Amino acid sequence: MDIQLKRGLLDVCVLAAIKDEDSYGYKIIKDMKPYLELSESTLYTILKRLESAEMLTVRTAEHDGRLRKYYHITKLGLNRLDEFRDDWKEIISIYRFITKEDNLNG
Amino acid sequence: MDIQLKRGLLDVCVLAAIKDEDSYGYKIIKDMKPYLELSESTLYTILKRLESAEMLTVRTAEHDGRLRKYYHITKLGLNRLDEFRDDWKEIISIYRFITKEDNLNG
DNA sequence: ACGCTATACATCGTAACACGAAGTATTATC
DNA sequence: GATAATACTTCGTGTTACGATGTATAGCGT
Repeated sequence: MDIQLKRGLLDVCVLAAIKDEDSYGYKIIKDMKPYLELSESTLYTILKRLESAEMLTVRTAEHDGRLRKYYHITKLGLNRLDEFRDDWKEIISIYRFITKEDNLNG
Repeated sequence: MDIQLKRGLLDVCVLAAIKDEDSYGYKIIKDMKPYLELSESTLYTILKRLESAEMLTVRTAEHDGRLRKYYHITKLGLNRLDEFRDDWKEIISIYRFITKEDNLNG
């Protein structure tokens, strides 16, 4: 899939991946993989960006003698997910513009 | 709307804007405006990129004593629009991942 | 004649961003 | 004891959208 098309979806996808329960880097990548593949360097960049934006918080915990960073979504992160619904409406409108002939010809 | 979300749509939108008939910069911006706003500098960057990718051709013509550059979509440009249908399927899949709770709770 | 707005295209610099490459370190498997 | 899987980090690079700025003509009001 076109890189550019992914861009706007990535942040929201990561937030969605930690929405229901706290998760960690490696698991987020695996959970997202069937829908959207992203590299580790990309994910950790995104996680830091979302942390700076206070859309998630980080907690380090030990798991099988190894350290893991668990990411927890915040109120602002949940707000971002809500806002995405509005973005989606615009995307649908743009989609119609792009494929407008289809509406006429079937 | 989030800049990042626009990125993948921009090129395809411009191609869609010249699909049915040749158009020129100023008109493309006006046609797209209700769906997706973009600045002139952005559009001309995109038009050059699409020309390099051979997705459109350019022709200069005089209109009311002023020069206009008319852009014409090529076979490759039309192919790109077709490919967008496949991209769209992936986007829908990602959308479901992001909003998956909605499918369970209504 | 003069100013203003709309039309029309072009260039430059910048900041955001995804990603490959490479590195560090532990646990499990063969 | 070698290889793969897990887990996180840093660096450099190329793509890109956009604001700022510039050039130039047409039309309209005063």
